[in-house]
Amino acid sequence: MTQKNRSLTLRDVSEASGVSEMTVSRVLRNRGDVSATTRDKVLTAAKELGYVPNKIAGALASQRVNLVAVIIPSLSNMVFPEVLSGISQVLEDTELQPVVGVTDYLPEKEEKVLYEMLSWRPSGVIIAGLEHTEASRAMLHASGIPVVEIMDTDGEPIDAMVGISHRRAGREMAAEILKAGYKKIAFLGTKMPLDHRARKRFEGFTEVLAKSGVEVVDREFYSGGSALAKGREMTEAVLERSPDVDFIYYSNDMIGAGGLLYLLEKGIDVPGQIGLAGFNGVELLQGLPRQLATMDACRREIGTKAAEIIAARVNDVEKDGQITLAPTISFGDTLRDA
Amino acid sequence: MTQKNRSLTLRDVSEASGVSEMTVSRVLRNRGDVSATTRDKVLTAAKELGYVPNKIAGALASQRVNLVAVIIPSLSNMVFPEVLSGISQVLEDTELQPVVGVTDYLPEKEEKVLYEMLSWRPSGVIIAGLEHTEASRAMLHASGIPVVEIMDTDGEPIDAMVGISHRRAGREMAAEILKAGYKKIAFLGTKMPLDHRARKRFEGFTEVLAKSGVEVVDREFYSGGSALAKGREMTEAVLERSPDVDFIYYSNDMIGAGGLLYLLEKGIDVPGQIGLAGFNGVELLQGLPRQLATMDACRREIGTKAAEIIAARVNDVEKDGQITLAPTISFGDTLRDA
DNA sequence: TATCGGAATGTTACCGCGATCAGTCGCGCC
DNA sequence: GGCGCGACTGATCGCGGTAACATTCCGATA
Repeated sequence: MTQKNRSLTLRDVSEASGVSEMTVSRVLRNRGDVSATTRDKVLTAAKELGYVPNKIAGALASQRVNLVAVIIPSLSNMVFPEVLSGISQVLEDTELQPVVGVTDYLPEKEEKVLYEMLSWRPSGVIIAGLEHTEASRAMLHASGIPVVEIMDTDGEPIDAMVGISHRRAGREMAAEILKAGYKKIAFLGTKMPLDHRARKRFEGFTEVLAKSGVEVVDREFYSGGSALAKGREMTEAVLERSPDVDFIYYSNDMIGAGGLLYLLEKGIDVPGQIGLAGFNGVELLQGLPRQLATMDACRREIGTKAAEIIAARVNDVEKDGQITLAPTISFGDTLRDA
Repeated sequence: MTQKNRSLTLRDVSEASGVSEMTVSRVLRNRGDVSATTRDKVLTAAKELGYVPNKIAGALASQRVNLVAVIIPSLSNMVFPEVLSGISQVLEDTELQPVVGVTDYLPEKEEKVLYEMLSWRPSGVIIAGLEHTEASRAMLHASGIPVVEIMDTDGEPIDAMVGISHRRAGREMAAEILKAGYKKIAFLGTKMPLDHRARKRFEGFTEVLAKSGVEVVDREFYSGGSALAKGREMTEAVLERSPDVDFIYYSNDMIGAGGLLYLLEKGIDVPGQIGLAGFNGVELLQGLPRQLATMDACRREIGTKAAEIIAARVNDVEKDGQITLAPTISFGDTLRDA
């Protein structure tokens, strides 16, 4: 209750309870044998003083830092909070704790964030994507701790990886669209230089179309702003430019939802006149007037699997480190189910 | 490049560059005078080895931990990532770094998270809400570091606070609704026992209605699930139960959007037959067919102001610590502008 | 009664770094 | 030529804990 300035230490508790610092340490960590009476004495004293252990010192002394660095591009994407929640859920049962760093999709910022994180000597790293700067890769290698790259499995991991193949996701969606008989297909998405997963989906998508002699008739890219509004605007732009479009593939559900709302408003027959599909399977879609066709990215599961790998490796348990999950397509109401 | 297991220390760099550890430390922190030649030698050696400083040790030695604990209820609410981005933006220009903890709206979890955070001896705490357990308040007091409670200013802060008055937000919205001539008003929101801010808005809302002799004719609460879908369902339920409702006040924009979509679909005249309003001013709304009336919660600004207070206090600059921001109402297209 | 063993507690030596203080060295000035 | 000074570099100590080892104490056992 009484507090000056200087924060409490084990010594304070030890003096207050009349035992050695070591014993206090043992009590507070539930380690080693301590008699019930001294345990009580110590706990009472600690509580009375309001003592909070100093993990900085503890970590230095024990050479153990139970933190897992989680490095993701953004928090406003919804996708990542879901991954995070998968991670937290699994780590909750261990003594590990996630610490989040955000890169804003910028490789240099990723490098900086990674450096910061590693300087706290975490027990493991979970990082989004397979594309990193040379320096980042070097740091991860040199760190000597378990590294799980998540979201994407189209590439060579540094250590472990958990995700889906976005190329394949693009291919599968393309195949379904063709099967349903659509021919004039447009693609709307984010500006892709740094969004590798969107790029890979696009590549897979066009690859399959090409095999059938189909080419994307129009495309449009955005960055920033309200995704829902952007989806609306871009859809409008595309329809104006290419009125004969009969399918629009969106690189994420949010812009897809915007497009869907726009088309419904215009009284366009979906999926008769124009079919639509997005990507991610976000919860939001459930409230839309019509279910957007989409493909689930297994976000939560990616989080749990990644956390499980870290947890296992930290305990020196070997564990399969290359997990490719299979996203499932959901036709919803905007893609004719062939 | 070569790495065994044991992580590098200042000593490794010092040996590699032929100077003392102290000098290496100075170089890496840009502190004190070091000749250009030794500086280069050291930097080269450090880079070659891939040395990453150990902040654990650094923090212990210097008694300075440049972390700011940010404790929020949820990451999936969109509101909080926005606050976070305000915080990050300001802290980016300082040497402070935010670290996020999530409480899931549970007081006990908040207590636990807070304890964890404080055990890292952060330089400051930014925590959502004014309601905390006794133990949490005690810890915050005892910590002796700057504490900023954010989001809400209806109550007594432990130290500093930045936010809006949710009571007043509720009152103002009620006043506008009455002014516009609506009479049969319903309220839809989250189950409130733990969402104090939603509760306060509701209290302010009913208070003003009561003064005009109006009572909420119907209400409905939800928890979990897709907010958009819930908004839809609840709106349907209310209309069925109380067909004469002429206004619905939603405790957040997401369910409001769900309701709006539902009503438009049913061909109901909004805002003629039924008016709608939400709360938060989320970006999402911009993509809707019609702009939902809402009230901006100043989320980003709350983040920046809170971070500024922490930054100032950390540098022993006194700074006004009780900031009440004024949310602005936006009528959109769903509330007759009287 | 002397010996032994385990439970309970204490002592010592760091962990990796930074604050502090103590040099060393070359140079200009009186 | 001696002195002082500033620029640079190094040695020592301790931050607050924990690991590992040492010690004490007590009852059980031979």
